[in-house]
Amino acid sequence: MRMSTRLLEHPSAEDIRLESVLHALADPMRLAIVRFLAESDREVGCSEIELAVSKSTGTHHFRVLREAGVINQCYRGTAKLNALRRADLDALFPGLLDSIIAATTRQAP
Amino acid sequence: MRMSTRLLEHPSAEDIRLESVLHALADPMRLAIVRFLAESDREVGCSEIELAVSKSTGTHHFRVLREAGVINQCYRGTAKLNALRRADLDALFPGLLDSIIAATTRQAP
DNA sequence: CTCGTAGTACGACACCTATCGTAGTACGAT
DNA sequence: ATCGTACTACGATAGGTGTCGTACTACGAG
Repeated sequence: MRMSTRLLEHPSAEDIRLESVLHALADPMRLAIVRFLAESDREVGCSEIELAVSKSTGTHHFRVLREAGVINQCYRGTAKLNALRRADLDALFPGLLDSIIAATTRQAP
Repeated sequence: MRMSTRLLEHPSAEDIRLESVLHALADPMRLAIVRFLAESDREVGCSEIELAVSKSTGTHHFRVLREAGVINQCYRGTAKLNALRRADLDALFPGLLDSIIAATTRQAP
């Protein structure tokens, strides 16, 4: 399988800002995405995550997470695979991602 | 000193939402306030915290933090005292507040 | 009572954000 | 080449947010 020609821009680790990460996660839809990715512990296609919004809104939310540096995304054919930038986020903000993920588990919808 | 007649509404612990807390903290001005309150470890008057915005904008930011359940506020004469709702937040979202405060310390302005 | 201080409601401005539908692009299978 | 699938740019809508200045309220000191 040849690599897709489509590339996606991600902020480098040193460009990831705490405010941007918190902003990206301050939305229930994006929290749901992050929780799903945390539970999967592998790369997940966009279409594997069922969101209660339209596909174009879903695309919007994935982009916000990517531009904040919360997730990595790459194309595989027509699909786009997503994964949390765990290593980067844990290095930059130790304990933050784990506590947020744990908090989403504890909190009622 | 008699108590002020002015009371301020705060969300009860069970009404504090993770999304609201993250939203309140996703702003550099409010992060600065929270960091100051964390370092002070006591009730702090609004005017003790120097913010690089107008007084009316400062009032706006304190209100966002209170309505999200991040801080407690009460009047003392003309002044208003602020403190983090540490106990509530640590109980609801263990580790979250500490990791955010630590992250603001590590992050360059 | 007046005065100084802390803080604020209000309205305005400029910008941001979540939502959606539509028409479109890129890809792999055939 | 066509076709089905995943995904998206764009524009539109509706609402939210950070900023400020102004005129105001509440309070305590004197």
